[in-house]
Amino acid sequence: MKPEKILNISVDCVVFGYDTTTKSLNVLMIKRYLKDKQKILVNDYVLTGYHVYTHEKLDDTATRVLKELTGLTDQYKKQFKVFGDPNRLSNEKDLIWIKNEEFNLRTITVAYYFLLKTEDVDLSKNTNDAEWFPVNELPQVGFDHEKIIMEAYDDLKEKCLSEPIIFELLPDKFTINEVQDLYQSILGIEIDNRNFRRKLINKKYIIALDEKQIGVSKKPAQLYMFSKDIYDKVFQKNYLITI
Amino acid sequence: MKPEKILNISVDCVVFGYDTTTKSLNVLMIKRYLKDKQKILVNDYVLTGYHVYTHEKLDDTATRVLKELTGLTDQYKKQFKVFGDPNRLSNEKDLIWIKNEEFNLRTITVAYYFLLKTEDVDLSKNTNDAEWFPVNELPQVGFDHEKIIMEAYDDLKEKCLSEPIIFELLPDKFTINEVQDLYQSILGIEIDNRNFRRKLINKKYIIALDEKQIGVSKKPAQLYMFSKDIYDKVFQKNYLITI
DNA sequence: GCAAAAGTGTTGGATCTACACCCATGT
DNA sequence: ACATGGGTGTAGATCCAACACTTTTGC
Repeated sequence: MKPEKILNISVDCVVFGYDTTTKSLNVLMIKRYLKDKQKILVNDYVLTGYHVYTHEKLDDTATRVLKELTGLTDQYKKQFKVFGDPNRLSNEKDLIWIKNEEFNLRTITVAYYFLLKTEDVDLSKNTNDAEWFPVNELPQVGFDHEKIIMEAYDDLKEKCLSEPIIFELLPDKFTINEVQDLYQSILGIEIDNRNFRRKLINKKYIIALDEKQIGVSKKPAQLYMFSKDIYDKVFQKNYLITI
Repeated sequence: MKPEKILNISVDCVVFGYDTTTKSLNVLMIKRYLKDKQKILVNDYVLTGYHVYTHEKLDDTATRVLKELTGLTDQYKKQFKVFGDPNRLSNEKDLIWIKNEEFNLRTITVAYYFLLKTEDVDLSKNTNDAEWFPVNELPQVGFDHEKIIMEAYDDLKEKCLSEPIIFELLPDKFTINEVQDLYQSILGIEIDNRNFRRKLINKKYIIALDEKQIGVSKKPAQLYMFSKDIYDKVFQKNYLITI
């Protein structure tokens, strides 16, 4: 028996994938294409999403959507906002598209973002024409998904400063410069390498491994890992008022 | 013509009101009471909320709910989370209650919180048996509303450190000690008065008025105001990484 | 004059910022 | 040997934390 869809509630997923080698923060999107005789009616990209099932938690919908798209489970996930403007799907192309789908015109969507490594996703098996786009170079985007992506990105920019989520975007073993590059990509700023390095290395939960990079054509860098356990023990909230 | 309700989507509002004189951060709740012959079936408190109308933005639903409850418009408002667990309304009392209401069992609710001053609300005109409760001394709470309140409170605790929302809870003219008391109430911490005072007074957007408290039986304190305009001009984001 | 809360300064430690060169490695 | 990015130290400024007494007012 197939689970029953709730026709006016969906989940949309902004999948952020960081590519350590190109230093690019990417968003995973799927192609939306519709042709009528000669004319291309719709040809753009949207986020991946799906209806919530009647007996399903919202978090589980998001997890299911990610799994279908990437095969991955257990990635960092955050529900960050609901989009429910009555006119959010009223663009011409969106209306054409919705005609072919079992979709209520007044659908509200619960938006999640995921953090993972681009390299962990094998797009070749994907049936949806999924593609990575740098978050700052998005293609033509359908529905209100550009807005959703930008709000997810804003939340990520803010959260990465105060929570250790940066490591969700990096491989288990990373170099200090990789962390710095990632911060710079996300925030669009330059960071002083010496200050950054000192700051990170002094954290107890950033652990130097007995390993260096291999296969690089330059001085191989020291590898580190992040220990969530130590972080949870060591971290203490401060109540610094910074208004 | 009455607007049409969406039966499976609601908005719930956590209305935070600060009482400057008792130094209490309160939540506004309404009584839920149902009697059957001799037996009291339901007798507790819930948040105020309502269905979203078909052609209504979520933000507008929240504003409408607040207005009906308090008469107020233009208060600080934040959509902070969606609650959509399929079993969120499956408690026995909730089921009894829902029987009398036009309610879908699988309703997801978009949760907002509002910030205002307790004194701005006139409860005497209210038809809902609305009452203020200190956020740390809640009564018996129905549905999953205690969870919703606690998550709103967590968000408020975090946000008041980095955004100037504290002033939404205070009268236009306030003393430095009132701000300090409010921070202490919200965060449950003690703050050093000298350090706090220096910090606040040095902000360009905290403006000393040519006025002091009147009608107090002690040394009257200097009054200040907060200028949002100056704040917006002066404030600059820093990218301090504090993981 | 007394009760009650307002208001006031200093010091030591920590943390941030700015800044430029040498080093280790693979090719 | 050279190109590439890895790695390193210091000094000045700013900011935070800790700490206790005097002042002003209404009664």
